[in-house]
Amino acid sequence: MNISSAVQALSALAQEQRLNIFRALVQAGPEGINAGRMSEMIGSSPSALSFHLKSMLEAKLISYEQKGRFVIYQANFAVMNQLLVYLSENCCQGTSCVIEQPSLCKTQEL
Amino acid sequence: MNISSAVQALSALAQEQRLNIFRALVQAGPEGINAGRMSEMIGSSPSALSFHLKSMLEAKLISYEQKGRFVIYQANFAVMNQLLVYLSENCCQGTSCVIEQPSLCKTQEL
DNA sequence: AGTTCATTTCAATGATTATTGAAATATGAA
DNA sequence: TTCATATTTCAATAATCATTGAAATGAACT
Repeated sequence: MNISSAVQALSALAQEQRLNIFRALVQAGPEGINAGRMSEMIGSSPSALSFHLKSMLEAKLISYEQKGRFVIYQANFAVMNQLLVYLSENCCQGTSCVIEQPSLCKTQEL
Repeated sequence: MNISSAVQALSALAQEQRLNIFRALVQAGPEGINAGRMSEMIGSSPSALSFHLKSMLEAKLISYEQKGRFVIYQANFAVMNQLLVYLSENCCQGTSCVIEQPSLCKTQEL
């Protein structure tokens, strides 16, 4: 992870609708959620949702697969965990920190 | 942590200068860094830096103390850790995740 | 009090981002 | 191939954010 992809990922989370989307996908886990259902859950217009999903995809925070007429989105835990590592790199001058690899979700790491 | 303070904290990180500031403060640990030195490290004008520090303060991601003529800033690990908890709440429908409380830095929790 | 150094505030400008609604694309079913 | 549903794209508008430089504040030293 470098500074610009970290900023991109953080920007993708730094908006109320997108954060709601991401949290819903985290909670859904590997099963994912399709766009239409998210639109209902989040309460946004399909076009606004699509706009937000696109920025999260570009940031690699989420991925998708086409399934019939539906597009199913999943949270990308691996990238999220890379981000956390980047944020905490060389924490406290390496002196007193216990944690080596902070992680959001341990079972789904790539 | 609620949605709006989470968005505020993420927004405070979602910008190159501010992310550099935050990472420098994470690395500095409890000792902190004064504004002037950060201005050099980050390569931004004092007024731009002050603008960014203010938004990070409002998000409670950092704190400060006056020390003589200097203002020393520190990362607020407690708030950062609350944010991580918020992001991972009820991860994967509670089924398969190992981590209960994700954390950036274990020794400095409030 | 006056001076210097550290930092913040302010107003103006430019740049980026979000939202809307209409139109386009794509998939599966009749 | 026509129809209906799911989703994305596009252009326009509105809103928010970042940067600049000048001026203001605040703290220590003379």
